[in-house]
Amino acid sequence: MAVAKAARVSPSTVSRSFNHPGLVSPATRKRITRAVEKLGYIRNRAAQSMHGRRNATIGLIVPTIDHAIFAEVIQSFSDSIDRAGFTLLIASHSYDLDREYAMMRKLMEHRVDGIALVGFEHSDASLRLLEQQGTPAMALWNYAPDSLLPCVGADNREAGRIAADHLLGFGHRDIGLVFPRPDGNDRASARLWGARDRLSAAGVPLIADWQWEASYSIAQAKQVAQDLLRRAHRPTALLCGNDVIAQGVIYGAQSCGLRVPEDISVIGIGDFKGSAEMEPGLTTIRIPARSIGEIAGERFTDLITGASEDHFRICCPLECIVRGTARPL
Amino acid sequence: MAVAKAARVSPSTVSRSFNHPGLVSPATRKRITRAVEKLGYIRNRAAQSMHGRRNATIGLIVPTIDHAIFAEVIQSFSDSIDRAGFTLLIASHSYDLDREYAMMRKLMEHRVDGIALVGFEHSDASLRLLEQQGTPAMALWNYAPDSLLPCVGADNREAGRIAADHLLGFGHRDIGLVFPRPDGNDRASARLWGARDRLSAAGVPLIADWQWEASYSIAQAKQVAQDLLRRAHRPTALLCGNDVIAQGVIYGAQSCGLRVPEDISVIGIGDFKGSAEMEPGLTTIRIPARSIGEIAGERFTDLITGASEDHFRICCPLECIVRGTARPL
DNA sequence: GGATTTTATGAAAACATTTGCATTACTATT
DNA sequence: AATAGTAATGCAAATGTTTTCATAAAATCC
Repeated sequence: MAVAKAARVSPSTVSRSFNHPGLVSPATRKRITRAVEKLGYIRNRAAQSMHGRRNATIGLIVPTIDHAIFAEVIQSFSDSIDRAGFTLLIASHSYDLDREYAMMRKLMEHRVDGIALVGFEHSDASLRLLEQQGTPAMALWNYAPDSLLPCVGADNREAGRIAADHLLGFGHRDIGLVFPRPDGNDRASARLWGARDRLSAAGVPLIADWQWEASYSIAQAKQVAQDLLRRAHRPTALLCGNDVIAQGVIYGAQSCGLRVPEDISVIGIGDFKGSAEMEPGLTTIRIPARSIGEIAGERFTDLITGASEDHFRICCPLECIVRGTARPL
Repeated sequence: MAVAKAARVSPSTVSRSFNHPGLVSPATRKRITRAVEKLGYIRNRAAQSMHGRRNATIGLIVPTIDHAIFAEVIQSFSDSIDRAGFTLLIASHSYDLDREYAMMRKLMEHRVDGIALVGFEHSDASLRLLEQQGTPAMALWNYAPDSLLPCVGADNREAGRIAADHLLGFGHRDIGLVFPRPDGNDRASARLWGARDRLSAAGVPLIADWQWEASYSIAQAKQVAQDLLRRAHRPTALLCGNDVIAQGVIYGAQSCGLRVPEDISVIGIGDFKGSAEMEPGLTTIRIPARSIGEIAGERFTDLITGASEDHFRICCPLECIVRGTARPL
């Protein structure tokens, strides 16, 4: 900080004038400010963090950035922590829990003030690492009343149930399920279990032949739909693990000459950007990504700065958005 | 580093064993490694960076994360620099150049090793700041043969031209243009100029009434399309500034009872995720987001580590993807 | 107007790491 | 066997900032 010492004060005073402006006289403060501007000084957060001081940096590890729903939550989380003066360090692991561990280490090398993860399913090593390093952590996107980590998210099991309910309410009994692979993805598996629960409870048999797998890609879902809809005996409704799959399924149906919802009903989960504007609009269970990101950012920065203490667990409400892709039998 | 000194060596040796493993004998190296594992030591990148040493951190400033096309390029850029051992610090400015400047300062406080920006349009203050701080910088997404910053991207003007060409080649003369606001967004404005150039060159008059503005949102584009298509005299083809707008426009047309491409042709720019799978598939100009991000990451890390010196300017080729939404008159 | 409190500032230690220089202990070379 | 050369390590200084403690100056009190 020899630089701003050109204001003829000691480094200590410069530091104070940044962090506790009240402690330095207006005159010197002005002199420092002028020197800072003149020299184009930018303070060094790295050097700060060496004193156990905060870095003003939060690490976020997501399965992938390149997916509508995560993009939305990343954006709002980023905006939210930005308001509290924090910057986002981001890493993705492509649904690979070992890579998640590696990313966590990487973020820790940068001494982030906290790490936000997606969901509850993490390797033991990761959890141990967090514990051992004492890094504040939270889970985004999922909610559970008894979660180990503080969390802000929705109840995915409930989402599956609501979707199933909606279809059942319309009198559907022949319901097919199209979901992403459940391993390493507790969102998908919770939704799947929720849906199955509700269907079983209603006495609807789960036909093994009507359970399909599609990853998070429109193309693959479209393919799956094309395969399944060409069969002789097909469901009257399709419950999809997320809106991307639902969109793919609808395109697949259309390309087979089937009309949605006249020939087949489709319901998604998520309410991603664009789902409302489709023709017909996608009936889906809305997961409020924007507010999840925003609330998570607020709560997490509060927790980090010590503004609040508690182990928060916040459940963001789901909503069944009735549009045009599902209709009564 | 008193911690790993439990391996009975000096801090210097530990540091060397991390950064120049060749300089320390295999025996001690092993001893150090064991101690590191036992104590769960994670090295402190912040402390490194205080020696003018690199941070292994790259800052990326995008207009928004929450947009298919940026999400894709962010993802591939992130993966690419990750391979070189770097981590991504991300910030977004919502198409506000003053906020971009603020974000740049924020990233500089963290002493990032380099800053990647989207496009060429930046405030003078931002450019001056980069210059003054000597931070390596690059432009993502755009290409220009004479760009100030090193760049990896596509020629957006050319994209507009190709799109116009495709429509002209199909015999269309009554062509409407739907674009995002061009200010602070040189991608959009370059495309718009490219398209207009080509249309003028072909002797097609630009009807003021057929130039519409829609931001990057399906909903708004849908609205615009609904308004314009209800008029008596309407174009036979719509050239859209990007695929999101094109998608919105198509939904808008469908909701007005018009069929695409029978009643109206639509062409987009970008080839975003999902454009291929629509029904009908969206005819568009493909901008190779994945390879832009990947190449940019490679070149930029090379430049930062000093592996290569040159002021790179890389033009990624565009491609006209002919699908089903545009057809000959 | 001296004693006491308050306010403003500086000096120095601390943080975790890197690096140039010095040192020690070997290994070749003659 | 002596010399030069090399390999492995340590010492100490340096990095930019914060913080504790000390000091100096000014303001307040009776």
